[in-house]
Order: sequence, then structure tokens, then C-alpha cells
Amino acid sequence: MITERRRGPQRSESSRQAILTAAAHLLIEHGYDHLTVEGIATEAHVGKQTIYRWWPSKAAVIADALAEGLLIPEVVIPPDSGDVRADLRVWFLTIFGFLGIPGNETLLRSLVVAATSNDDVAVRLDERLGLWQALSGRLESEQVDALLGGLVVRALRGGTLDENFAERLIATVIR
Amino acid sequence: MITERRRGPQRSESSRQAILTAAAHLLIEHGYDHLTVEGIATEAHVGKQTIYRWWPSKAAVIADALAEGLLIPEVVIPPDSGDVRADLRVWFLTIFGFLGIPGNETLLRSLVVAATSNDDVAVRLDERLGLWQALSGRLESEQVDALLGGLVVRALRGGTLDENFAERLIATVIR
Amino acid sequence: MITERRRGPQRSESSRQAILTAAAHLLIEHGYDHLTVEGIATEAHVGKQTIYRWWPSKAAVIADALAEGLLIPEVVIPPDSGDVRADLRVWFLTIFGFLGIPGNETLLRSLVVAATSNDDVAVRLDERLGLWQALSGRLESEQVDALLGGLVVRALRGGTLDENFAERLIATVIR
Amino acid sequence: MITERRRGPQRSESSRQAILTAAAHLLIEHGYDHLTVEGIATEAHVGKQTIYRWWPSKAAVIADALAEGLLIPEVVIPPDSGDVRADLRVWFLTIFGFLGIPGNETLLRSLVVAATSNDDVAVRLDERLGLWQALSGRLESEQVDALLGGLVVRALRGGTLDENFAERLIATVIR
DNA sequence: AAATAAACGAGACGGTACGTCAGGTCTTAGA
DNA sequence: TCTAAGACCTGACGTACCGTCTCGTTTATTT
Repeated sequence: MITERRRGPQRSESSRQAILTAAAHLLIEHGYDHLTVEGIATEAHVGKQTIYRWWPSKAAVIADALAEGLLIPEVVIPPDSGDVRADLRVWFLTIFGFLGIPGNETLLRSLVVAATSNDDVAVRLDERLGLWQALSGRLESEQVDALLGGLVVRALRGGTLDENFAERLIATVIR
Repeated sequence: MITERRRGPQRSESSRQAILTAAAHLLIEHGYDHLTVEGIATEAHVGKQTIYRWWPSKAAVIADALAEGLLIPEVVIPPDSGDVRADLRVWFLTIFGFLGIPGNETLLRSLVVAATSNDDVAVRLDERLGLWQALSGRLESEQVDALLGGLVVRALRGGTLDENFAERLIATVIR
Repeated sequence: MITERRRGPQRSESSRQAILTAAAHLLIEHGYDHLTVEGIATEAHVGKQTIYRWWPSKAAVIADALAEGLLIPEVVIPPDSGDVRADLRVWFLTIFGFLGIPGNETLLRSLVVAATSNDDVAVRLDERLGLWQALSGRLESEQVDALLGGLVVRALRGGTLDENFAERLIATVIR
Repeated sequence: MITERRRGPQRSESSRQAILTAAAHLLIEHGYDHLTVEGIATEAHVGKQTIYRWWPSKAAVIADALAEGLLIPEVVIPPDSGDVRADLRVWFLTIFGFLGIPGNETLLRSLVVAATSNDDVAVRLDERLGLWQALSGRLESEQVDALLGGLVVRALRGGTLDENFAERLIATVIR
């Protein structure tokens, strides 16, 4: 197979990385509103045009940063142990651990806003959370909606996210 | 007892109404981003300062517009018929009816973004949706979270919102 | 007569002065190209919009700075002594004195470029030079053209501007 | 004598021509400001670097375009008939003919701006106009300055350029 | 013939400035 | 003293070009 290569300079991988890293950092630090393309460009030591050349909007940059794992670490998707409730318990505790880190509640709000405004972000966020992959075929879609939605609503309301809540939410939705 | 009245003109009720109406109209028309204080002021034939004098942010204006019922009509909260599932079924269909109106999916996104960014909006939105009032004492909090979260996640994903989905979500969460 | 006054704040005279002063300074310092609206705004401690609100282009700002005498000092127009050649001799020497100051040859180039590109600047520059006022009615228009044009062409070519040249140019054109 | 030839391809004459032609066309069409190196490169189907490799600035490109006769056609310099005034009359009418073509007044402004900003352009423009060649040794330098300057000042002011004006300017300066 | 090197078209890069929009504050005249 | 109007400074938007640099190709001269 012939790899068709353009003539002329290739896209700079180092700039791409710098942009995504800067965007992730600024999102975590200052939130989605307050996130500016100029700020990203400055922090990444990059021209603004280099961002606009490759991404249509700052939301698209965030979507890529998500996909690269710069915002949410790889969620451990437990192997199918056969016991769905046990698998879910592990998943919830992982998420809770992440959300328990100071500042990450703000990050969650930013990501919800971004995902609500931009479908790409929504898709990447879903991938990151890994709930669908973990449960594909093992649960009905409305069960997944209820689990994920219940978690997010609880978190945004500032409710406590502990083992007890996980237990009760799982018990509510499964069976 | 003497009612202490300030000297000078009082707050103009007509301006207040004009501002809330304009804000609601512009939110529905153009979405939460693209909603600007200047735009509201212009549409309401009001000085910008008149907005800033009485509200700290555009989110606060939206919170008031919500409270006044300018964004979501009064949700019919069915009387406690004794049958929680039947009551929920009515509630879901009312909400689905509202979300089915063209443009209201965009409004939902705007409201989710606003509520995620601002607690006042979140509180007013909850009031409007009426789920908590309807079910206070009749369901566990994680059940309400699961129902509301499930609905919102489904709607934001663009999934179909019909009687069948309501039925299955209710069946999942209750019992 | 009733002076109809707008409601709201008036134009800030201090900002206007700061803008014109900054523009004059930057033009003298760096030349017409290299003169930027952003630079003027920064030096004048003024928002860019305040410039764009009142002037359509940087050329218009320069036209006003010229009119205010911030670029070329009041040219002494000698009273009509009856002897046109003597009056012209004084005028030329005044101009030569101005052009002899280091940096002012660059300023001349900037002004010629600005005047060539923008009619307002041309009119204000003419006013400042005062040749027309001084000689209205005493010379034919082609004589004035020849005197002014001859001076400018000579100056732009870098030719020496001294009493001798003035004498010869006057002798050429008058009589 | 050995012609020292580099190894590798020679400068492309077709690219050089395309660049000068494009520059001339764009200058005539859009004026000196609005003339961009990128625009020239695009119109000439040439890489930007090919321009920067051979010319230090866009002014230098214009100087070459002038020298090639792409902006001002060959001015017919009348043979020395012995009658300077008659020779000048012919020269003026030729120039007036050129300036009378619609769009060429704009071109004149562009050329004056370019010549004022860049000495090479000034030299090439002088060559093109041919006034100096025509009159070398027959007139004093201040006479040439007065003739050329008078013409340019008149033209830039938008004054009419006709036989009558030529006659009077010549009469003013010669004798 | 192979190796070498410069010129070419394309266009990505870090930047500067553009002209516009909006934010939140301040000022004025009128009610 | 509240209001409508709107000027002010600030800062971000998305675009246009700058002048430099980097590719992969083409072409002409050594070796």
C-alpha cells in the first residue's frame, strides 16, 4: 500500500501536543468559561492560527485532549467477572476516587458544559468514562442512562459520593 | 408600625419584566452562549446598568426568568394518586411533550449548561421540573437521581423520548 | 435657543487628546507604516474601540493630529509685505528650518504617504504648510503647484535645502 | 574567461515574469496598501519563498515591474528639437494621456507612495517618466523639480490635466 | 549513470495587527 | 435616586499577512 504524502511541511506533532496539554491544564485550572484560544496559544508557545488551522473551536480541542487522556486518566474497566453488580461497584469507586480529588468537581462541571454544547466532546467523554464499553450487552440502555445520569446529577448537586451511594444506586437500577 | 420607604423612585416593575422576557426570548432563540447582557438590554429597551444593578450575572437573570415561568411552563404535578408509577408516567409524558416542541431540545441544553454553571439556576430548574415536589417522601433520593439523570442523559444524547422509554425507565428504577 | 443635548456621557476630551498625542509621537518616532491603531491605543492608555468609535481609520487620526498642530508647528505666514519674493523667502527658510531638524525628513515622507492615501490628511497638511493662505490671490495656481511640488520633490530626493535653492526656485517660478 | 556556473537548476524566468506580472496587475487593481506578497504568490502560482529568495521586499518587486515597463509604458522622449518648450509640451501631453486612462490616477497614488517609501522605486519611476533623460543639460535642476513637482501636486489634488495647464506650467518655469 | 545541490510549489510555523463584540463600570440628563 | 443611553478600558474573537522554515520534486551540473 502506498502512503500518499503531501508535498511541503507536515503538521508539527510537538505543537499539537503542546496545544492539547495547555488546553487541558487551563481547563482544569480555570474552567470551561475562562478557557480562551488566546490563552491556550500563549501557554503552548504557539500562534493562534495554528490552533484555528486544525481545530474548528475550543470545544474540539477539548474533545481531542479528552481522547488523549489528558483530562481523565484511563478508567480501569474491570473484566467481565460475570457479576455485573460487582463490576459496577469497582467502576463507581474508581470514578468516585477521581471525583474526590480536589478541583475535579470543577472539572466535572466543565466537562458537562462542554459535552452539552458539543457532541464530539460528549462522545469522547463517554469513551473515557468507559461505562458503555464495560456494560455493552449486559444491561439495557435505560439502565445505563439511569446509572450514569444518577451519578452525574448527584455529583453536580454536591451530594456525597461514597460506597453507600454506589451500593444503593446499583441496587435501585439492577434488578 | 411605620413602613420605612426610601426616597426617590422605586424599582421599575416594567423594566424588570421587559428584561426577564427579553432574556427568555433570546435564550430560546439563540442559546446560552450567544446570550449577552447587551443583547438583553437592547431588546428590553433598558440600560445595561439597570440589569447590573439588580442581577449579579446573566445566569441570575435566567434563574429569575425560570422562576417566573418564562422558560418552562408550569409542570402539572399530578396529585398523589397513591400509585407512584402512574404519577411518574404522567409527569414523564408532560416533560416529553415539552421537549418534543421544536427548539426545546436546544433550550434544554442551554438550561443544563446554565444550571451546571450556576446553582441558583439549578435550584429554580429543579423547582420548575417539579419532580422533587411530586415525589418528596415517596421515593429514595437515589431513585429521583436515577429518574431525572436518566431522562436528561437520554435527551442530551438525542435518544427518542416516548411512552415506551418512560415505561422502561420507571420499571427499572421503581421496585 | 435650546441646546439639544444627548442623554448619557459625553465624549472624553482627555482621551481624544491622549490619542492624538500618542499618534503624533508614534508617527514621528516610527513612520506611517509601523504606525498601528493598537500601538496608539496602548500608548494613550485607551481602548481600541475608543479610537474606532470616533475615527474611521488611522489616517483620519493623523489628519486631526495635523489640524491640532501636533505634527507641524504653526508656520509663520509672513504678512503681505508687498514683495512676494521676500515673503516666499521667509516661508521657505521656515520650512527648511523645520525639515533640517533630524528625523523630520522621515516625518515628511510619512506625511506625503498619508496625504497621498487620504484626502483629509492632504487638506490638513495644506492648511499647516500655509502656502495657499499666504499667496491666495497673489500667484497663479500653477505657480503655487510648482513651488510646493518643487520643494517636495527636492526634499524627497534628498537634495540640499538651503537659501541658495530657495532663491533659485523662487527666481524660476516668479517672473 | 570561464563562466562560473552553479550546480543545479537556474532561476526560472517564467516564475520571474509571472511574479512581476501578478504584482503589476494587483497593484493596478487594488493599490499599494492591499498589495501583499501572499497575494502575488497565489496569483503567480508561485511559492512565497520564490519571491523572498530574489527580492527583499514587495517594494523591490514593484521597482522591477516598473523597470520592465509593466506599469508605465515606454514614454516617448522626443528628440531634442532645439525647442525645449515644444519638447516639454509633447512630454506633458503623453503623461496626461496616460493619467487620463481610468484607474491610472489610483496607480499614480500607489506609485508615489511606493516611491516615497523606497528609493529603488523612486529611481525606476524617474527612469520611466523620462523627464531627466529628456532634459539633461538643457534645464537647471530646480526647473525640473518645479515641472515634475508641479505636475504631481496638481494630479494628486485632482486638478484638471489639459493642454492649457501644461502650457501655463511650462511658461511659468521656462524663462 | 550516479551523486549532488539548488530552485521550485506548497504550505505549516510563531507572530503582529486587524476591526468587532461583549464584559462590567462610570457618567450624564431626564423623570 | 432610578432609568435609558451610551462612553470608557479591557480582553477575546476569528482573519489576514508577515517572513522563515521544511518538505518532496525537478533539473542541471559535477564526479
